[in-house]
Amino acid sequence: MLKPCPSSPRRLAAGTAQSSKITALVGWESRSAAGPESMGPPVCSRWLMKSEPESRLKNGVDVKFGIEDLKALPDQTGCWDGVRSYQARNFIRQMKAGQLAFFYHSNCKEPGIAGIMEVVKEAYGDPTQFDRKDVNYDASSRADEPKWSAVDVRFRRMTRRFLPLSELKRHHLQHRRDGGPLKDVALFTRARLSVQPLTSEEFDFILSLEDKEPQ
DNA sequence: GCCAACGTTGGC
DNA sequence: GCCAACGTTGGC
Repeated sequence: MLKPCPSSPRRLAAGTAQSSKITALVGWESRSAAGPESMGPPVCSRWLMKSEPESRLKNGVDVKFGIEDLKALPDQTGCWDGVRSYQARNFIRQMKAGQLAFFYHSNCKEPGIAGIMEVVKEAYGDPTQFDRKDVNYDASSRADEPKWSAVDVRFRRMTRRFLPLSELKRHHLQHRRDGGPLKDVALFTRARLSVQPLTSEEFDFILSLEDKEPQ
């Protein structure tokens, strides 16, 4: 689904239309951006981003991009482009440099969290929307008001073990019954969302699993 | 390959 | 603005 462009570091230097002006926030997005003292969903300063580690053709182009592919880029840094959902885009636009995100492998043999990356460049116009040859080209997007945004992310590290979706789901179900940090985690409450917010409680709990034996 | 979830589109 | 049809995501 997502196809961070392998050639990205070059792209950055060139076009970096800051599109953050357009961040008209509504609904969940604004609530999560509210101050720590306010009501509603807690502040989300962590993220989970999905990408497909196995080859799949979309319009004849392979969309494979796993964590190893990010690691292999110059500076282990890539542009997270190709996001074409408004909800996901709005989250992209909320990201701040320095924030951490899980790299999630989706649509594959074993879905789950493979590693951690860091946002190194905040939202700018996704170059692929203007590229006729790109799978995610969007003819309706105008250069003076880009519809879609991308961020740059840098590989930080692999998780000490792969954290399978099935295991996360067990915790989610248990926390839903008995209470716990993964009770409302977006991965299970918001199907198909490719860029998701995590509270630091959610993030830390998930991360704590890497040092525990898979049950 | 199946299909549930869910976002988008378009007729009215 | 409603909502049925349709397309996509993504786990299984």
